Amino acid sequence: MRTADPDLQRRRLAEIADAAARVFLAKGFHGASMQDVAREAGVSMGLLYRYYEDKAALIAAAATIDRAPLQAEIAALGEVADPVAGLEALLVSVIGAASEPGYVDLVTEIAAEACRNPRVAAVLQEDELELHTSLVAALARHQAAGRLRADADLPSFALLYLTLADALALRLRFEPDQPLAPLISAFAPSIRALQP
Amino acid sequence: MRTADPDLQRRRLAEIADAAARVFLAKGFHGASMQDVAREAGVSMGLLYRYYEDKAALIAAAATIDRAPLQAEIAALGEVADPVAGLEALLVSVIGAASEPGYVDLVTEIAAEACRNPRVAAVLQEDELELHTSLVAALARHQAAGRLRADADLPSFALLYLTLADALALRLRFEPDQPLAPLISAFAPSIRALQP
Amino acid sequence: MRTADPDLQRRRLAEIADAAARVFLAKGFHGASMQDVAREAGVSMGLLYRYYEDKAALIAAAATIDRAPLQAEIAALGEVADPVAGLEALLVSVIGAASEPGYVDLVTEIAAEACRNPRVAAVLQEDELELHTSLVAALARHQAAGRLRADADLPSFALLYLTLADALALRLRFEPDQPLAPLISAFAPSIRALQP
Amino acid sequence: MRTADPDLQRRRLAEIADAAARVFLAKGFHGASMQDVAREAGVSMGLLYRYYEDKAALIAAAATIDRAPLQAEIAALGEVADPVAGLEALLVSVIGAASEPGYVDLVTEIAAEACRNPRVAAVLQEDELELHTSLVAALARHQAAGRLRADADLPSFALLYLTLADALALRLRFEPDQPLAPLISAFAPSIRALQP
DNA sequence: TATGAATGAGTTTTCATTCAT
DNA sequence: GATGAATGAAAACTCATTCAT
Repeated sequence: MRTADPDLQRRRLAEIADAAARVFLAKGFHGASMQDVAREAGVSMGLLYRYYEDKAALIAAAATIDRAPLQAEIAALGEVADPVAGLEALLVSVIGAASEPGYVDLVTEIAAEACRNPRVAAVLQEDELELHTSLVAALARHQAAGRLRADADLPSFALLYLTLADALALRLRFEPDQPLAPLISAFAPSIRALQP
Repeated sequence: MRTADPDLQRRRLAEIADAAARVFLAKGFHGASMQDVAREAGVSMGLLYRYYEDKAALIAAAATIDRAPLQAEIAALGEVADPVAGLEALLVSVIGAASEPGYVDLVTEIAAEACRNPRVAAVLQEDELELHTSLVAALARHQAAGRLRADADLPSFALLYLTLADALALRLRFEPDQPLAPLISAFAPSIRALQP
Repeated sequence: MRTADPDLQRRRLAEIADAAARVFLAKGFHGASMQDVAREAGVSMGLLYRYYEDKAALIAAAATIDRAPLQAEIAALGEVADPVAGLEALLVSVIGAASEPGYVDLVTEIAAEACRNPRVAAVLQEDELELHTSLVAALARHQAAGRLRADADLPSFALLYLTLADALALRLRFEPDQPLAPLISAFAPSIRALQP
Repeated sequence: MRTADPDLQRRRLAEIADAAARVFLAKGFHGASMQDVAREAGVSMGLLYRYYEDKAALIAAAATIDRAPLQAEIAALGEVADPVAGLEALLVSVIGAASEPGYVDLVTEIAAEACRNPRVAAVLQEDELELHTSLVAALARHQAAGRLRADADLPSFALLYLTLADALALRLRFEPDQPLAPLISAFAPSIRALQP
């Protein structure tokens, strides 16, 4: 007797979400049809709906971007000798990562969708919160070690920092000739203000 | 017999674009139908298409948000006694203006659309450039008057500043409980770094 | 300038409802697709939905059967010399009319739909009420003229009579060999009981 | 090794038909999906199709309503002292039984389906025939005992009676405020006409 | 210039049915 | 015997766009 295979289920869920992310990236949430997703995932319409209740669910799933690499980099910041230099370097690398083709587009699409779709808003907020928590934790370690001012408002700084990173990535998408360095220099004082 | 009335044309174009902006604000570019726009504008479908070739043209037109008030505030910054205090105050007021219901949504929608629609991207860039130019001009006056460091990279700072304003407005849309003051405090060092 | 033509609108509404009734008769409410209706009506899907909001609305429209002939016969009953004979004759003719191919089917389909669809239930009830009112009025004239017992409960009788007419028509649909006369004879005592 | 178990087969067939009847009662033949039935029956899709070739077969099976209680009441009519009183009482109880939620709906759904689906029509006719036969038999006993007119056309009366019972149940479903008693009084003369 | 009726391909979603395991 | 993953055709409904008037 054939028995339900939770492994297959998990695999399919992921496969479909990946395919959906690819399609949504190329065409936008509303420009892409469920047919497009099914085709890209190599499954039938019926199966698509067996795994995702409706398009909104698929959007929510696809909106959960894989931020593992970014998370890792943020975590690594906690281990660095000089947090100020680390924050500057991280900004470059975050923006660099965000600039890979399509990534910003997807994030922007998610933001726009989140404005109207509470389910997506929830996913977005959770993702952002995770990054924020990691960054605060990393900075707190330096603060505890006396490498950052004891009275620095780390959560506010982290929020400012992450917000800026996303926003700059989007700006640079539209103005690719704009060099990054002067922008970072302009923000550097806010970073250095964390120093004891 | 009737002769073409260029004034009527201009008025109609503007009326329709305004109606479109209202509808798009409420339903999003893709959620709003051309019927919705025609109804809101009080014109027939045929007339709608006489004035705007297709939906993309209408989106492009509606994406040109009225930033006159913001422009005015930026211009006023040039007249202020203390540019640093002015920049902090302006940030509050920009974010406040951006927080009126639907405004951020529309801007975000425009950004998402711009990622896929070059016509919208062009409009967006032009709008941003205008603000940027104004801000740089305002700051340049203070720089010329010796109230800002001579070696400050005003264009980069202005870009950073405007980017941050938009991005924070979006963030606060999703996290309305987050107080604005600490975020501005965290950014303040970058503003103060402009001081001679 | 082309102006809205209410006559065209009325005509289209009726055309589509008629086409829908034909299709529903042949395939049932749920067996018929909106495409089927559009094709039968010779209009496009879009136009179909311009005139009828959704399938339920179309069903409700198609459920409003033309009972004018039946109404006329009932009204004529008020003019007849012998109401008892008239009621017996009318029963034959009602059942005969109801037996025309497809009519019973549609009524039955409507009844089934009415069990689940309040909009259709409302239409059905209204139609039945109209017939009931007419029959009671016709009988009341004879009662006033002393041709029917003064204490006869006309509304109850009318309800019984109409219910039976519909039900017998349905029965005979499935048992076409069953002669009608003995059934009417079996019911005749209830009719004759109205006599003074 | 496994050998075919005819008992299990019969049990499964009945279980599934019962589950189907429950689902069809709640959602109608066309509103209910095979998944719904499988879920209610607690079997897999595969098994469902092993026992019933297709949905039509399942509908035909589910259309065979359990009329055992009604049969019993009709049979009991044969034992009663006064058949006329018995027929009036039975009418009340039949209509009462038919008024339990959903029952009329299902019967009506079956009738509508029977108009289009010969298999269902056959089932329906057989069921009705059974009731008819029982009623005629019960009345025939009274006739033989001289309690009903020797020349009464029992089959016609029985058909009229059963038809009316079903039809009144349906009417009362839509007009629950209508009292039953006057309707029965209006029909009473036809019953009393059976008396010697 | 202006109208609004008309189009039909396209969208999301459902469901009866099959079949490898 | 039994499972449940998989199919794909079809359903209801929408909407950008056209065009006769």
